[in-house]
This record gives sequence, C-alpha cells and structure tokens, in this order.
Amino acid sequence: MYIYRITTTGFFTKRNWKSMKSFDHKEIERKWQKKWQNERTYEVSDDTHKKKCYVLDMFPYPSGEGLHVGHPKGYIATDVYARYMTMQGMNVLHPMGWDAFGLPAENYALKNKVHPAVAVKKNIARFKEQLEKIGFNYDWKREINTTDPAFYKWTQWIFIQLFKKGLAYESYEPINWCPSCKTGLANEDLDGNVCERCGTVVEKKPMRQWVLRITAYADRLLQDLDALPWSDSVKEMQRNWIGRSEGALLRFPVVNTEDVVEVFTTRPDTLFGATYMVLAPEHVLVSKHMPRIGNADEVQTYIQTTSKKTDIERTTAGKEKTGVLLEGLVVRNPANNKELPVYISDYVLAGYGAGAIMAVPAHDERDYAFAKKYNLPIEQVVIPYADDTNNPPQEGYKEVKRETVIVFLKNKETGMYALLDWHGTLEGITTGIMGGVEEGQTPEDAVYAEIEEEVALKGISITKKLRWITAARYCASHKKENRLALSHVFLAEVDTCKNQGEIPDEEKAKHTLTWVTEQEVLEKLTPDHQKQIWRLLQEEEALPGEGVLMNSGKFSGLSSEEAKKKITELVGGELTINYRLQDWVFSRQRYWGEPIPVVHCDSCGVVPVREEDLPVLLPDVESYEPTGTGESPLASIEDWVHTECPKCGGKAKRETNTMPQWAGSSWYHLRYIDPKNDTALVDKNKEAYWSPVDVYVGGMEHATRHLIYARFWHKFLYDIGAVTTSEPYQKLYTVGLILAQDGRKMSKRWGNVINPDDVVSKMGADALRIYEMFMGPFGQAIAWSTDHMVGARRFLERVNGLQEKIDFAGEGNNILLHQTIKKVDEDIASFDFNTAISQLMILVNDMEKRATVQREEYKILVTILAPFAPHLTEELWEKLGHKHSIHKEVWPTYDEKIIQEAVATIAVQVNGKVRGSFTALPTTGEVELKELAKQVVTVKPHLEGREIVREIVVLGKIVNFVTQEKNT
RNA sequence: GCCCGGGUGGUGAAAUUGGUAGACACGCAAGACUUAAAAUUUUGUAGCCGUGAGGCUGUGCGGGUUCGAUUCCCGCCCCGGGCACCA
Repeated sequence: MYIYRITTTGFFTKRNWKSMKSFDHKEIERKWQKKWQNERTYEVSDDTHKKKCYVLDMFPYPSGEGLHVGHPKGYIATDVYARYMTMQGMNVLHPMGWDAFGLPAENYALKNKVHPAVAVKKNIARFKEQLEKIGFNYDWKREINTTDPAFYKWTQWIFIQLFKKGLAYESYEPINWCPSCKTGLANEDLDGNVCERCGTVVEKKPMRQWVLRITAYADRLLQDLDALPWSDSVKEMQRNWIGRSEGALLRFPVVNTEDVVEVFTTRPDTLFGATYMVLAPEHVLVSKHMPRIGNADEVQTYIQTTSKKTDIERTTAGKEKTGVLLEGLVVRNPANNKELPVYISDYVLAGYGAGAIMAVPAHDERDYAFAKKYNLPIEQVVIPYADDTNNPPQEGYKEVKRETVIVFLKNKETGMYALLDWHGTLEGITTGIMGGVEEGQTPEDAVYAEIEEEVALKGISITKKLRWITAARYCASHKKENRLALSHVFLAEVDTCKNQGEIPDEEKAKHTLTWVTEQEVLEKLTPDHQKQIWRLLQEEEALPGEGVLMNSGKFSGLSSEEAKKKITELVGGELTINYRLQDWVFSRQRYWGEPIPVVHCDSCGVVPVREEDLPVLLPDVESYEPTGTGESPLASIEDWVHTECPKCGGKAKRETNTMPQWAGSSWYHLRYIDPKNDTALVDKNKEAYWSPVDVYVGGMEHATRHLIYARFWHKFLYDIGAVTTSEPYQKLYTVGLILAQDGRKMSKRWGNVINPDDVVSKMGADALRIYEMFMGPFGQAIAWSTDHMVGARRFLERVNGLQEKIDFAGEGNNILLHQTIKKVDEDIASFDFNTAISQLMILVNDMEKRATVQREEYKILVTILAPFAPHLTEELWEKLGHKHSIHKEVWPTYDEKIIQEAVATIAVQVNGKVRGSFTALPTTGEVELKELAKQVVTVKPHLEGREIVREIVVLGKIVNFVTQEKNT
C-alpha cells in the first residue's frame, strides 16, 4: 500500500507503506466517521441531571464558493473545546446550522439563474460535505436553517411581539439606499458611506420602511457590556457604536415668532459663550421660515449643494467649513438674552442630536474654525485648568485664587527666549517668567514690573497677548495652601540684553535665568500647563477642556460640572442622553428574506398576522428581480398581496418588504435548544437548562452588527418572559483570520484560496486540525503556510509510531506526564490551543527518546490528544483494546504533588547577571540554596575578591549575589 | 483627532502577581543511512568576539524605578482595527 505525502518543496510523492510511523489517514477517517454516524456518538440529550455546556459557532452563510481553509478554524476550536468538555463529564450542546436568507444568496442565485431556494440547498449540501470531512462532533439532528418556514415562523413571531410592544414601527425618514442592491440598508450595513456588500456609494432616500426601536435598549446594551467576559476590543467597539453622550437639550426662542430651536449640547456650561447658532441644512425650521429669510436664493442653493454631497464629503473632519447666514432669522440666547445670528452649515448633521447646535467658538474646535472664517465673535467663558503634575494640589488644603502673568521674553538680537530654572521646593522646574498681578495693576503693568524685578531688563515691548486666560492648580507647600493661578499669557521682546542690570540676590535665590532657542523652549518647560500655553501662543486654537466659568453672570467661578446642571436649570432645559446608535432599519426591498408578517387594512391600518396563521410563507415565484422602485418584488404578486384583514375581515394588502439578513441570526442560538418545537420558539424547561450560550466563537466582523442585534432581541425576549437570561452569550472568543500565504485575504479574486478538501485528502483531517490550532494564538490573524503544516503531520506520525514501543511496564516520566495533563487541560479551557499542542509535542519527544513506553502513559497521551485529532486517536484507542469510543472517555486527572516533585533549575546571578545554574529539589531552603550557589564553578570567579553585600533568593528559581569591591 | 489591540530570531511563535528571553514548530547548515535522491535520523542554529572555556550585546526607540524589566512607570516611533465635523 502506498500513501502520498507532502515534501518540503510542496510536491506529493509516493512512499512505501512500510514504516510503522506513517498511517493511512483516508482509511481511518472513513472508518470512524461512518462509525460515529451509525452509533450516533455525538447525539445530545436533554439530560438535565448533568451540568450543561453550550458551545456555539457563528453559523455560516453558505455561499456558492464553498469553504476555504480559514473558515473551519473557529469550528475546529469549538470542536476541540466541546470534546474536551464532554470528557470533563459535561452535557455538551455543539450544534451547526445555516444562515441562508439575504442578499448574497439572492445575488448568487440571480447571477447563476437559479432560484435562491435551489441555490441555497445546493450550497448547504456542499458546505456540509466539506465540514463533515474535518470530523466535527455536531449533532446534525439539531441542524437549523433560517430559510426553513418552520424556523422563520418564529422569526416572524418575534417581529409581531416587537410590533405589539411598539418596538417595530413604520417610518418615512430618509434612509440609506443602495442603488446597486436596490434596497434600503441599516447604518450597520455601511462601510463609511459605501454599501458593505457591493461597495456602491449609498444615497439618502426617503421611503416607507419598518424600523426597530433598538435605541430603547441602548442604555442596557451599553451597561450590560461591563459584566460580559468578552474581550476589551469587542466591548469597546460596541461602546463606540452605541456612542452614548451626556448633555442637555436647550431651547433658543426664535425672535418675533412662536418657534424655538432645540439644540443638544454636551457643554451647557458654555451657554454664555454661544455667539451664533447653526442648523443642519435639512432642519425643518429652515423651510418653514424660508419666506422671511432675506437671502432665500442663496440659502436654497446651499441646501441643494449639500444634498448632492455624499456623507463622506460632508463629514470628513478637518474639512474647510462652509455655511450661509439666514438673514432675518435671529434667536435669543436664553442665558443672557443676547440675540444671535443663525447659520446653516453642513457640519451640522440632521440625524444627530437635535439637528442644530449652539456655537461656542471659544470652546469648540469646529465652531472656532467656522467663527474664524466668517468673522464671528469669540468669547471665552470657561478657564480650563490642569493640575500641575510636578507639584499637584494637596488634599485638605484650602484653595486660593491668584491672578498671574506668564511671559515668554525674546531677545531680538539672539532670538533666544528667557526661562527660569526654579530652586528650593520647586527645584527641577522650568517655566516662563511669571509673577502675580497686584491690586490696581493691569496684567500689562505686571509684565513690565515682573521683568524688571526678576530679570532686571528695561525697554521691553509686548508683542502678543494670548486670547485666552488659562489656569493651573498647584500646591504652595510653604503656605500650606493650594493655588489656582489664573494666567494672562504674553509674548514680549527686548532689543538687546546689553543693558541688563544686576539681578537682586533675593531673586537669584529663587531661580536662575536661562536663555534657550525657540526650538528648545518646549523641551525645557516642565509643567504641562506651560507647554500647552506655549503651543497656544504659536498656534491659537479653541479651548475644549472643562474648568472654571468666567464671563457667565452669576455662574462665574463655578466649575463646569456644577454649571452644567445649574445653567440647564436656569434656562429650563433638560439634561439628556444622546446616542449615536440609530434605530434599526429593518426593511429590505428584496425577495429573499422573511416576509414581514403584517397586513395593511383600509379601515384598521397596520394589523399583525394572527399568530396561528404563521408562518407567512415566502411565495414561490419565477421572477424575483429587485424592482429598484422602493417596492419589493413581492408587491407584484397579486394573489399573494391581496388578503383579508385578521381584525375586521375586510380587504387588506400584505406587507411586501422583507426582513434583513440579520433577522434569523438574532435568535438562532435559541432554536438549537429545541429545533423541532412547533408550538413555541423554544420549550421553557429546555431553554432554562441550556441558556445561555457558554462559549460563542466567531469573527470580529460581527462585533457591531450581529452581536448587537442578537443582544437586543435576546433582551427583548427576556423582557417578555420568553427566555431566562438577559444576555445570550457568556464567553466570546473571536477567531483570527487565516490569511493566504501571500499575506492577503484568501479570495477567489486573488487566486490564493486553499481548499480544506485538498488539505484533508493529502495530509488528513487530524493534521489540518492540529495545524490550525498550533499556528499561533487563536485570536490572531496568521498567514497559512503549507510548509509549516508538515510539522503537524509529523507529530501525528510520531504519536502513531510510538505504538511500537508500548510495554506494560515500560519506561515512564510521571512528572512530565502530569505536567502535560495539567497544561493541556488548562490551555484548552482558556482557548490557548497552540501551547496545549506544544506541550503534547514535548511529551511525545520525551517518549521517543526512550527505548520503551509505558502502556498507561501512552493511553493518557492518546486520551488528551483526542479532542485535537479525533480520528487517529480513536483508531489507536481501539488498538489499545478499548470497545467504547475515546470521545466518551473521561479526561484524566493530574496530581499536583507529582508535578511538585520536578527538580528545579536554580539560576545564579551576580549583580543581576546570570553566571551559572544548578539543580535542586524545589523544597530546598534558602540557606542551602545560597551555599550551593556559591559552589557553582562558573559563579566562583565572579565572587572572588569581592564582598557580597546582599543575597536575594527566590525559592525554586534564582539566587542573586550583589557584590562590591572589597574595602582594603 | 479619539479609543482599543500589537511590535520578541530567517519564519509562526513561547515566557508577564518582575526572576535563566527565544519553549514548541517550520526553515537552514553539517553528519549518518542510501549507488543517488526522497523519507528517516543525529547534532547545531539570536547577533558579535573567541580555537575553546567564556565574554559582550539583545524583546520597536529614549529615559526611569529595581539586586534584577519582554513584563511596571514616563515620553516617543511604527503596524493592525474601530469610531469620527456626533455638538
């Protein structure tokens, strides 16, 4: 018999089946896959006496292309984990199914001129065949398919429950329309402003659609994230997506009308600094007041220009601001009754907040840029302050306010700037020239006085005064008080330093004057606050930070935090929370989706289909091409559309929009628990037993779509009592991509796809599994390497070859064996498969070096390898004389005491450098370790002639001698 | 711009309550077996110096803390991902 094997050059050669090491993977796989099926090895019971473990993969979308080698990576991981958990005595549910509604399947069907239902059936068969070759332990009796009416009956049922609770509603707001896919899309389906599916730039199109009120769950979706044991990155992505921001709704009356403009702001504390207002061009008040606007033509033109722009053109940060004044429209600032001009500009988005802003140019970058361009007043109302990091304010000291000046003085002759190096308690600190503003002095007076005093220079001129007053808090420890220094900041010049007088000793004791170049200033300045001031002097920017209020009437002096509440209260606004998350656009104007189960009745309006009439079947039709009119192709199927109203029995029309691809996947995890139930979505007892999913595995690309939608639906089902947990998935692991050998994504387009079928046929399913788990950390993207894969196959051959050495009383290495059981056990549990395998390799390498191998030890090796290599281990297990499947075997236990017996290698350091090592029992005491360490041959020379001043011992690890030269 | 990851040999990587950096695997080099090749196997493999024993350097860069830093702190650079005129 011959088998084929891969060589280092990638060619496959025939090899004589002589060596005991090699094995015929094809035969073994065929034999056991058949046997597992016949003996129903992987069927799951609802035996509630056992502890359960629900392990779930994100189910695949069966595309026409079939699987590539990257797809099964996550499935292999869950398979390993599920087998491991089964061996731990758990009742494990590890199901698989198909997510088959939606655009990709429909587009594939259109392209290949087959009915989507036919295409899907064929693709599923192909996927299933590919998966089965890899030897997964799915219980196929629980297979589900989102396009199966028995499944989508319940998707529709959930929609009706949402509708009844007011969480599904019709809307006519403009939504994202993909002209190529001919359907409306949710925000989540966009990649920037481009259809995530086909790459076409989307348009805003007003149309009737169904929307789910996911925003009602925004806060819970956000808050419950904290307790989820998910990776920070996924949680952070969801937080960003939900985008909660706390602020206030404020109302600005429109002068000479009854109208008010509502604005949302996160900074109500800056209300006194609002110097104009900006509306989104689409704002309702713009069209409403068009007759009274003086420059209506100009305004209309601007609105039109804006509407033609794509969202990307409109919303790229840092773009030059544009806008138009609405002549004749004036609003009143409710805080100080000042009248403010109103602009429209595309930097204000209609869809966020109230679609209008109060512009505070002093404290907002964007408003600042706009105000600069259109010459609008800029008024500082907040003094942001920073705590001095070198000398921070102390708890418990009283705070004293001081008005100060900070000057950066330039010598025109040399171009150098004067800085002060401080002494005494401020040693190490370097600042600009600073001092207090005395009673009756203007800040400018103080500048002249201070420079004369501290630097003894006359004839200086002020060249710039910073627009802003800044502040820093620090501790004046000699006075036992904290100071809040409000600073006026200046740039000043002096022609020459030739006439510098004598600096008084008193000042010299406090600080030394140093001159530095312009480039050096930023390096030399130590307080962050002064660095910031210096930067502001170079380039003036808005001051976005919070701080102490000024120029704000009776609120001046308050902190931003207090002022937010009080100012909002004063003007009758309310503190609110705003989300970036928008309601979920749930209609698709396409054929291949779940029909939305409602009818439109002339007398009753929108009426949900009676639950006993579910499912509303997707009609079987010849032509299902999208219309592009905003109507679904279902609209033209007359005898399907016309129906009776479930309420009054009168004439009604069916809703013709279908659900998006994400509907089925938002709850499918529940259906595996009870896949055949016709009277309920899931049996209550079964749900209570199996929920939640304990371990969920899938790609990072679902972090903000599927994973948010599914959490939303699950929470809703929890609220109506349909499920018992408020979160669907406990532990979540994201699988890292397998890239092609060229480092790019695997894709037909690049011609770099590796098909698992080929790999399985040439190297075996077990080798594929081992390799994919051994590649690197599970969550990391790594390029496929056929070269590296050889190692996985060789490893299995070595395991197989060890049979020759089995002997009942053969050689053993009990310590290593127990270390291995422990490591593999813990690493599988934490999804660190790569290190689990490397430990198995260490054990196998050790066994290979022996003349014989103890039978019991080999048995344990095969057992703990079984989750990774189910076929070969099953074969070896049988050869060892076992009648039951190895996959029903109990996981071996390890003995911590035996592991403790391992001798430790103690490193010996001299002054932190390793100079040698010796072995000792881990129980060896400190005194003995020191003595042994001193005797190490390579260590001795380093101790000779030197005095040991300190000895550090870490038991079982290290001895470190700190030495110095002997005093003579 | 903001937020999350990450940066270790020729390659994939391992090690973090601070304790011998590079386990394991691939590749490579030399040897054994062979007429030869493949397969298998033995040895070596971070860099530099040295015949060797050994020495010096080394975990993106620069500082710091420590007897000791891949690991902790401060300041940067680069790569990947998310969000982004979000008020």
